[in-house]
Amino acid sequence: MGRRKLSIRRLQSGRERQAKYSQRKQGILRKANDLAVLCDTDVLLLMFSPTGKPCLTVGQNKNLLTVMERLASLSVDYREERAAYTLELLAKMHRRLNSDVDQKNFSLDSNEILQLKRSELEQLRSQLAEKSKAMSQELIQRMNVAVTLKHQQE
Amino acid sequence: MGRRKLSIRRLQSGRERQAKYSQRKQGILRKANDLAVLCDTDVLLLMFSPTGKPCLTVGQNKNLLTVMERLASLSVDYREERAAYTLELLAKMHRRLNSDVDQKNFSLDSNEILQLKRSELEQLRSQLAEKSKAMSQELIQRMNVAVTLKHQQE
DNA sequence: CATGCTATGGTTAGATT
DNA sequence: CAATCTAACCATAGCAT
Repeated sequence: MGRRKLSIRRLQSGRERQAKYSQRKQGILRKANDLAVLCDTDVLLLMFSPTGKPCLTVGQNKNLLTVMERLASLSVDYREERAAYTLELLAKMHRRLNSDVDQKNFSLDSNEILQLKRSELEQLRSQLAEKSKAMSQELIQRMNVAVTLKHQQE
Repeated sequence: MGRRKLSIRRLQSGRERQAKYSQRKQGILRKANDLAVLCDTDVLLLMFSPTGKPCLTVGQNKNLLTVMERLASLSVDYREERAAYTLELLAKMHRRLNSDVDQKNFSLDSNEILQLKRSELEQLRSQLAEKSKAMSQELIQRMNVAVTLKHQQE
């Protein structure tokens, strides 16, 4: 797209990388936005400049968590399956914490049937119990931090 | 970039949207990848087709959580700060869960696989749900305590 | 360094199969 | 419809400032 073809490999100098990033960032942003509008879809684009500055855009009037939860809720058939599934769990817990609503809704997706040996199920259960305990402790700690931060902001 | 200029607005028919999505998805994917390679940066692109199928790519050899955690770790100065913070929480919890699962090596001998009955899964899930609920309540209580304490200090 | 300039190569809208 | 084709349109590499 320029005077000459540029082979796609890591640019040598940090300065070149920063310059190229600046040049191309706008282009990708526009493309992502165009796609979101034209196709009425959720698009999430997150990039970090070589200097570490993040650039986050989410199509339409969505936000980061909305889109991540959408990914999480899709359950099992895609690549990031396990992460997504775990995120679903966590996201739901998060929502409970924040809104105190959203009852059971741990609906079972038939695609999502776990194939475990019976003997492992019990193990899993006790693990889950232990994990829950550990998680709640960490969560409590972190929520305290969150509360502190919130106070500092205000 | 075609025979005529296309104005950027939601396409009328679902069919058009799907077609356009297919056309443009590849282009954006390439751009995102090019940027990641050229500038040696983290790039995360998540889009959903009009039919709901997700497409997730992360530049280089990173993964979703790595990049999200990077965003989260930046904390305070950027727009999505609070969401990022929440995700940090979620991501860390996720790592704990995930590492456990991996350690446990749930790889399944196909001969011995038992497909869990739905009722058993429901049971497990309701246990989880209860756990979650109890945790939430405790957390909410503790948060209130924390807030109160904080107030008293001030 | 960041911005502006164009020749050039890349992308894609609409048509065709 | 999905895949391919091609004329237009766009983005940008290398410079200049």
